[in-house]
Amino acid sequence: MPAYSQDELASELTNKYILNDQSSSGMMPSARILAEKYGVSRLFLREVLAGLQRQGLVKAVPGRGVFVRKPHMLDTAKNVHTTLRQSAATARHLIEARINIEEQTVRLAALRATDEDIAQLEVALKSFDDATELLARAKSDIAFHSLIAKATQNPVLQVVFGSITTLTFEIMLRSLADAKTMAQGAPLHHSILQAIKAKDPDKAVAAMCKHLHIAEDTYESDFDIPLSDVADRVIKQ
Amino acid sequence: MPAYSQDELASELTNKYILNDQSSSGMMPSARILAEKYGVSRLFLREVLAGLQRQGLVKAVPGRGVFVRKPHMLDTAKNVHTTLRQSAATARHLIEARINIEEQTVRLAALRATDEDIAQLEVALKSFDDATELLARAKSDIAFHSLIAKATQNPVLQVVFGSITTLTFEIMLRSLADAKTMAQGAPLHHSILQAIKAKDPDKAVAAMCKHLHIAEDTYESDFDIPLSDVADRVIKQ
DNA sequence: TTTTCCTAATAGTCTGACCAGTCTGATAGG
DNA sequence: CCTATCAGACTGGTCAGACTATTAGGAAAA
Repeated sequence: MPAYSQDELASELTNKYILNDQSSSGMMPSARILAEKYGVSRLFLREVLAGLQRQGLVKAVPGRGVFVRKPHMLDTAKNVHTTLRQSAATARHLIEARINIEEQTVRLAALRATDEDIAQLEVALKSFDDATELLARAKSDIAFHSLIAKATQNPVLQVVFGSITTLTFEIMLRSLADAKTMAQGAPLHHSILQAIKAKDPDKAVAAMCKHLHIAEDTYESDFDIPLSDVADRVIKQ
Repeated sequence: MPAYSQDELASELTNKYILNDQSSSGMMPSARILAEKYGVSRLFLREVLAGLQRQGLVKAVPGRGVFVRKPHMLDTAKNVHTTLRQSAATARHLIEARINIEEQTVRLAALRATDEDIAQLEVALKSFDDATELLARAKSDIAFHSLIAKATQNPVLQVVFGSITTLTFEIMLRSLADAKTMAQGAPLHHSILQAIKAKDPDKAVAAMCKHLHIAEDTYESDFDIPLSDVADRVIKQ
């Protein structure tokens, strides 16, 4: 029965040794001493240190010790990206981010979508409506939103949307499995597509906004627990 | 003396259980059995599994077992990401995307930044001011913007910013190498930080907006040619 | 048939030990 | 006095066995 959870101890150590790294050497006390200090086993502390190592915050050298790694910045930025699945992103986080990004995206899409873009969107929407399986429906949903990003003719926005595809997929599993959310959300896809076809950016933004806000009303307690946990539960059912 | 290195065993397991995951359940043999099978200790195998877990390939559930995680749409997401360097993203594309994203980000940062966030921002800003080399300055600049994303306390926004880090880095090389852009842009970092410290979201957004729009005035012909080309040229000089 | 409870299996953790490097400082030889 | 060497005390990494908490599934009782 460890006195801390792994995460707790990790942030404890981060605060103490990594953030105020006044020591020029950057060396941390040995794992044995730290374990005793915090009243946990050496093995447990080792797991925590392994976690910090993965994040590149720290480097363990056999026979020498554990050293704080100067986070030369670009690395940290990249780490954020790669450790995404570890981060406990919740529906609240994702929706907060998506609201802004997808509103801009759909506005630009409404202004710039080509005939080909619109044709592809229609195919995706039809396959969404026709889908009977949960996974197939979620894939079509992802495809629909990805195509909107493509319709902006801005490759950067496609990349940005791509970076949250995995998380978006997980939130969709929950949304599409829930009858109430589904009933409210599905018609809005058609509204969005119509607005894009009509080249009406304001209407498109309004529909997208409504679409994204549905989860806020229907998720309740699921709103603040990690998305991956929610997705796993949905898949089980 | 383990018979394998951690990496060797990891790829061994990946090939055997994850790539040909014909088993519908997705369950892997228990850690004890696997350890015996490969002639390593349970602890060692545990470290390997922990590594696979970090990569999101596998999920260990206490009391149940280790399960292969379906990579969902991860593949498609990665495709978008990896084709990024091939895509001919220009400064215009990047700035169009950043304006919206970073405005939202800096607004939330101003509302939610902790004392620790602010301290880190100050460090990054100081290292930006002190930097004499172009690359060091660009890295500090990236760090500053990454930390703003971090200050939102929203992991998804960090991921989103991370996805355009590479491109942002390239555009910064051009900006920071240009004396005129540099002279206009550098002071705005201080304005942004001050607004965050003052918890003034509107002022923060205004400063960020100004900051991002500078390139529009100074890039001229470079505005519509692929960023990677521009970056290559700058580095050559 | 339904509910309850027990058993077996799992991942996670602890303890104490050992191994292979690495550093330090005392000592022996110049 | 200086230098080379070597023993000892560290370090992180690994091991083996035992224990805990949690879960699934089946047996027993209602």
